[in-house]
Amino acid sequence: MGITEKRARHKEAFRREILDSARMIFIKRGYDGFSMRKLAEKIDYSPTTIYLYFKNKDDLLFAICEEFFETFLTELNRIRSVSRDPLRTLRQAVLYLINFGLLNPDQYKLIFFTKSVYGTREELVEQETMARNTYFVFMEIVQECIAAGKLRKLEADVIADTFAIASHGLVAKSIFCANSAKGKNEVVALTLVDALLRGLRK
Amino acid sequence: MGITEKRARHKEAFRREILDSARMIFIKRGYDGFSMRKLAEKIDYSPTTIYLYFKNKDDLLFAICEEFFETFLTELNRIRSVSRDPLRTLRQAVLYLINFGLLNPDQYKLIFFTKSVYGTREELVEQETMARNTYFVFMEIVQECIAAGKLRKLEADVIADTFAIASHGLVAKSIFCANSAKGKNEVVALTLVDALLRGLRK
DNA sequence: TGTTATTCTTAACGCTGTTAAGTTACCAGA
DNA sequence: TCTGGTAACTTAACAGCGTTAAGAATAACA
Repeated sequence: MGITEKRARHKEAFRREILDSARMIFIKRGYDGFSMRKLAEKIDYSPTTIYLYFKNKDDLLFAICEEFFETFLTELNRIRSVSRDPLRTLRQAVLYLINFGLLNPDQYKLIFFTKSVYGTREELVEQETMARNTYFVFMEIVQECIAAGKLRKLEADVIADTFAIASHGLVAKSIFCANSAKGKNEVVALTLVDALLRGLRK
Repeated sequence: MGITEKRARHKEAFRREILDSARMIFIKRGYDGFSMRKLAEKIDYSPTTIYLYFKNKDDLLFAICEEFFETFLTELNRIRSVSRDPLRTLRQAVLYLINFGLLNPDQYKLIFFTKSVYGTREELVEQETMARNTYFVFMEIVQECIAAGKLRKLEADVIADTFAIASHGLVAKSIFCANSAKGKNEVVALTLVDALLRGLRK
């Protein structure tokens, strides 16, 4: 192993360390509560060192989002490979996302309710991100439901949006609204998803 | 009219002016983009003067939220007085909220996705705010639907939450997700609400 | 006119993201 | 082993932020 290679490895590992520390602070203190100086202190380097590994604060957030979508995409493919019933696949996919949000509200908020890290739709399509890939796979699942005659023949993106909305709304409510029914989030989740499936079934 | 009364009136008017200017900046630039210094410049006073009329930045946001819930509550009562069919009332109420969100995404974001200005559930119930009153009226509408045998006999707060979630999710998606189907928000809104009503109907 | 309360401003503290410039550490070639 | 260059990192600074303490100006009343 050459020395330049060793250096590259160390650099990669250091980038990882920065990213992991950043995620912890982001999740714990929120977007505003996060600061480059706090991150610097945590990793025991000066604030400016971070800029050698990430373009800026939002670039750190982008990297964190991409990592989430990577695991989400993996999970989608797993669910898909296990179940052959597309409607069941769809239900499990949505419930997975909701469950993640309810278990990790701060991270969900960070990823979905903080900044439009992926820009406009055109930029997203061009950019070859994990977020884009995940959205495409999700659309495929919905289209399989329609093709199998399990869902009403609405446009696939409308239905896909509808389910994404369910998750977003549910988690948003549990995060932001103090007057939401505490401890009933799981009940509401099932009520919501199954009501939607019932309402959209052929 | 005494002079002290005149002063009180002027003070009230000035407070209004500050609040209106604050809302403009908040909506235009978001929570982070808003600053006390920018507000001060807009109203042509020093930053510290604002603190004589509002406790701090979040107190300004609270006042803006309360004003929204006041108009929303008025609208809820209007819809209710016009229509006798509770299910139709519920549908219109939800669509009003969604429509407001789609037309005023920045303000919706500010009110629902920025900070938990109303604290915990206990604090909300104690505090006698417009937000609390609005939530109670919304719950009443749902309960009327159940009492009239139009909805499945789930717990009222679960159903109320489900519809609030629909609105939150839809608007959240249109705000934050670049990959949402642009220009189709109205279609998605109707699909979502009617699917829910269909799914929750008795 | 003198006293007092109200209203507003100046100055400051300790934060923030980010950049420019300078310093140290290390590796390659002679 | 010495030297040149580069990669890694730091110091210092700019302009902005929310908020507070203390002082100045204004207006109301005696």
